[in-house]
Amino acid sequence: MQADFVMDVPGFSLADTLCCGQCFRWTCENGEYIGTAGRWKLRLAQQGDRLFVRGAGREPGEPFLRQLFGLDEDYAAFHRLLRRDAMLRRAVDYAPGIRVMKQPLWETTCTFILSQNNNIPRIAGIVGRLCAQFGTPGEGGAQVFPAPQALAGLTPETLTLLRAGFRAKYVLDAARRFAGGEIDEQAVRTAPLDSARAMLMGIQGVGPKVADCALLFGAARYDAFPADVWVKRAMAALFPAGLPAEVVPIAGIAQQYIFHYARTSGVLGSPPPAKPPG
DNA sequence: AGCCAGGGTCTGC
DNA sequence: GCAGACCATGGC
Repeated sequence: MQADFVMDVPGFSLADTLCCGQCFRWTCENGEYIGTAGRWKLRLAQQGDRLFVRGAGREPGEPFLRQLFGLDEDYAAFHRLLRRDAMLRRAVDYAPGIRVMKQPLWETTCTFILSQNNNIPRIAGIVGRLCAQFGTPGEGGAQVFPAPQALAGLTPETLTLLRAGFRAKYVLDAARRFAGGEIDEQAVRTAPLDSARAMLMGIQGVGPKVADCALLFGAARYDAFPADVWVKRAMAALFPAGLPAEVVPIAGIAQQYIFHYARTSGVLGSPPPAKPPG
């Protein structure tokens, strides 16, 4: 397989990680995942424990992707802890190759603002139009996610073409607060969870769920536990007593396995499994 | 046509 | 503090 470089990624599943609802800029075309991250337009394909990368050089690219996909985190230890519970074991074993991604805080906050009362395919469409319209050119034809400064001065009418509906004004408020330095990223990463959550909830349109998504996927706060409709259903049906106490510090990791299991396995007797893009 | 989607805000009790 | 209406948009 043609590639700029190849990475060894034991235990990792590219497909499950990209298709479990934590990111919105990747599509699948005949086994190859195409998307934009950082300043690169990347084409990724996995065969066994090998990840084939096109679109970036090894030197900046490999450490970037190891970081993005959390490949240096000790998932063997996470799995050992989670699998002590019988139901969590099912969720983990259903898609053990999922990794919680480490995406930029601003981008994650912005995309999850757009996620509210919305569905994943349409979120991806809005994010795509946002980047096409206001992003900056990167490498290989990439449309880099727009900086908050690029949006901070705009009006909601300017965003009409995104078809984001009532969420447009929320994106602009977020942009202004990020651009103005009102969000202290270091504090968001290190403050006690409730405090960090409150910082993000200062943004209009950011409630507990969106804040927890930003914390988990955009600040590596594994203690954050975003509960959307699927996770709420799964908790009620599968974890009536809540999560085991020892899991609480990595409740966010557990949450991602639960979300994917609940949404795509059919355990909740729910509608047809969502299939990967493409 | 009506319901739902990785929710939040605002109002009224 | 909590329930209910409402918010834009699009797919089923």
